[in-house]
Amino acid sequence: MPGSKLDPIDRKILAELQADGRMTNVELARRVGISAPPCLRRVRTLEEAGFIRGYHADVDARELGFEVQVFAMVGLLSQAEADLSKFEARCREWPLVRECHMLNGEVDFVLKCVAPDLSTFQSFLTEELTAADNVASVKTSLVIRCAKDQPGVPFEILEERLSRKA
Amino acid sequence: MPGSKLDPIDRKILAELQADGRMTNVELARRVGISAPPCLRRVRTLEEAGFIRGYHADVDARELGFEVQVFAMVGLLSQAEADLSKFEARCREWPLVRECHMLNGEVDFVLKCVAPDLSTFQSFLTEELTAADNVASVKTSLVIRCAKDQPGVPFEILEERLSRKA
DNA sequence: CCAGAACGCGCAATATTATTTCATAGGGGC
DNA sequence: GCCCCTATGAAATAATATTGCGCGTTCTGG
Repeated sequence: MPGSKLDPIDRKILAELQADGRMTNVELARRVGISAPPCLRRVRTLEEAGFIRGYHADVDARELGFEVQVFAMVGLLSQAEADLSKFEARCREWPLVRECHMLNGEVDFVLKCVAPDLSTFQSFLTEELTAADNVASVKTSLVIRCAKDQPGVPFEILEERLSRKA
Repeated sequence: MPGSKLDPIDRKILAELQADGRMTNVELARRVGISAPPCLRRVRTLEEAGFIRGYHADVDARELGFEVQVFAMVGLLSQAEADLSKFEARCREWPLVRECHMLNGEVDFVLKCVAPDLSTFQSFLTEELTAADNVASVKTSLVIRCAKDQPGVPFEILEERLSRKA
């Protein structure tokens, strides 16, 4: 049972820090209804237990000149584990590739990429990605606009499920 | 010219906070090579100018029982702006949909979804997503594993480009 | 080339927070 | 009922964040 070691206060902490990762511990404690010291201990515990992987500023890529976002669907020639791993390692080396997920179905991987402009991306696509070992096919789609971007956990759903089981 | 108002220190601040959003201002100041007060002023300015959209804890969805991650490629019947907007609004209402991007090409949208289990996702897929207004086709792919997940800006590239222009 | 203004820095002081310490209350298991 | 385990909160202390201010640098217009 996942998350069964977490009580409602822990989940509230996670939800609050997911929404605002820079909240002070004092404010966080106030919101979850306990005093600061135990609240901080809980946060540390959640961090060490891996529930919290880290904290990150959400930096606007477009403001920094990365105008282009692309999803790339990649098919490989060989799906042997060694070859899959090799491709994943390659993806980790490419700065323009920000996410790499292995999928089921006909497509083997989906990559989320960013680039300053189209020509930069084109160069990457033709000279790096398509040219890489074991890559059979690449289909790309430019992101026109982003309607929603809330990585993370839908705590609403989590709470709903837990209360239903109770 | 994007980011032209930012000097190297500002960019370093953004890079550091993207890597660790909970770094103390003192530590941040040390790393970027200035004292704490001006460093904090810069951070505030970057926040207000929109370079920093916010800060978020990276919460492990799997640890909380969201075992399933899915990419859904959605095609609509009508691509009129009003209909596109309507679909986007719908996506914002669905908690299981964490990201929604409009694409060019044959697929109109890609959604990144999470769910506690497959049957929950199946219900969502058949009863909500596929059944929604204006939805023509949905192709889904389960995420087998994630090889890379570093949303944000590749500052390495940014610096490289800026230094080349200089 | 020289004011004068504008900008950004760092020091020092103060206000808030984070963190440690410790005594205590609640919850099983024997 | 008693002990052990766990987690809490008050209080004290250590660090940080934040503000106020004087200084040097740069830019600008004479």
